[in-house]
Amino acid sequence: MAEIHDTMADLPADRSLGFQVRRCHRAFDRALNAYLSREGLASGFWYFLRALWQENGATQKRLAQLNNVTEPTAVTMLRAMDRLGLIERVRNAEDRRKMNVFLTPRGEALKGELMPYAHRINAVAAEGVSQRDLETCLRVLKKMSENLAAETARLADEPLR
Amino acid sequence: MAEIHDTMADLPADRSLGFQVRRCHRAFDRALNAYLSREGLASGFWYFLRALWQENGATQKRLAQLNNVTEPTAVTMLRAMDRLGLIERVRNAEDRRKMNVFLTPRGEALKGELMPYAHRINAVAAEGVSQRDLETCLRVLKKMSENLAAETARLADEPLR
DNA sequence: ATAAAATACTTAGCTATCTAAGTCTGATCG
DNA sequence: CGATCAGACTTAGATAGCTAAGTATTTTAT
Repeated sequence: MAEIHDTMADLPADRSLGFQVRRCHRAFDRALNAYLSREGLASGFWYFLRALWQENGATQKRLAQLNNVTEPTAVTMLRAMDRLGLIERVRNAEDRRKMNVFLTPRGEALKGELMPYAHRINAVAAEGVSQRDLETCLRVLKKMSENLAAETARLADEPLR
Repeated sequence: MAEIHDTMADLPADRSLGFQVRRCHRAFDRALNAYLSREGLASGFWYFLRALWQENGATQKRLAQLNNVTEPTAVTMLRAMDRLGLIERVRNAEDRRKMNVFLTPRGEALKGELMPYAHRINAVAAEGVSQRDLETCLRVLKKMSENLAAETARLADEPLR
């Protein structure tokens, strides 16, 4: 009986995982923007820069995967970063379909300027929460992301009922 | 000593709250879109509809607050919903600055069609996670949202160092 | 009573994301 | 070898969010 629940019942925002994840996402994004805009940077760059600090020379496809965004999103972002001189994109000689992305010295240097912000934002967010609860939250978030990705893939295949 | 940490150290995506929250947000959003697009609806409508099912007649400002979006975002969204005949906006007679938003019969009826999706998405996301861990996750997400909102407000005031 | 401040909504314009469809390059198979 | 298939990137166009600045209305304070 405990497993049967009314699918028409209200799902108050307060109790909805989706709602709270969305709210928290925007809170992080606003904080990140508040810091980055001081450096004249858009928040979208952040995730690509971080990926490149870890894996300089990665292809665009790889960067899109690391960031969980689609390829067109990566293209737009990387082109903007190229224009600003943060990265360079070079056609791969062995496989001319591929485009490798390298940090410029300016892009490298930003690591020193921006990493402290990332640590600060994470620290502020985690204030007053036990290490144990943070670990639980991280684990649950990852599990939910995987569950939902599988469901979305299933829906895309399904013959539309 | 435990409290002192290197603010230049890497913060791998895997261990970053901000990254995982963002990733999970997009997973929820994609799943929601996969369902709503079958009904010919955009995912942005969902949050406003839910708020109205709870609080029909709310002002635009109130709806923006309930959804954690800015007023211009609410305006754009509500105008689109108006055009589609899901809501009606009526100027408040007592205070003519205010605009009250009411569901049309069509908007009301969508509750029956869409609530099951919301329950399904939450259920899929939560699969394989204990009730206890879900509660912890919800609590941590709310706490982080509050912490970050306070920080962002602080930054906005601060005289830019 | 009226000038100033605050409130609610709107407009304008930018950013980040998506899907669908197109181009070019490389891999496979008859 | 050549046709077809697959992969990586790009283009086009839509959606959803933001900030900054504008308009109309009400409240507050001299």
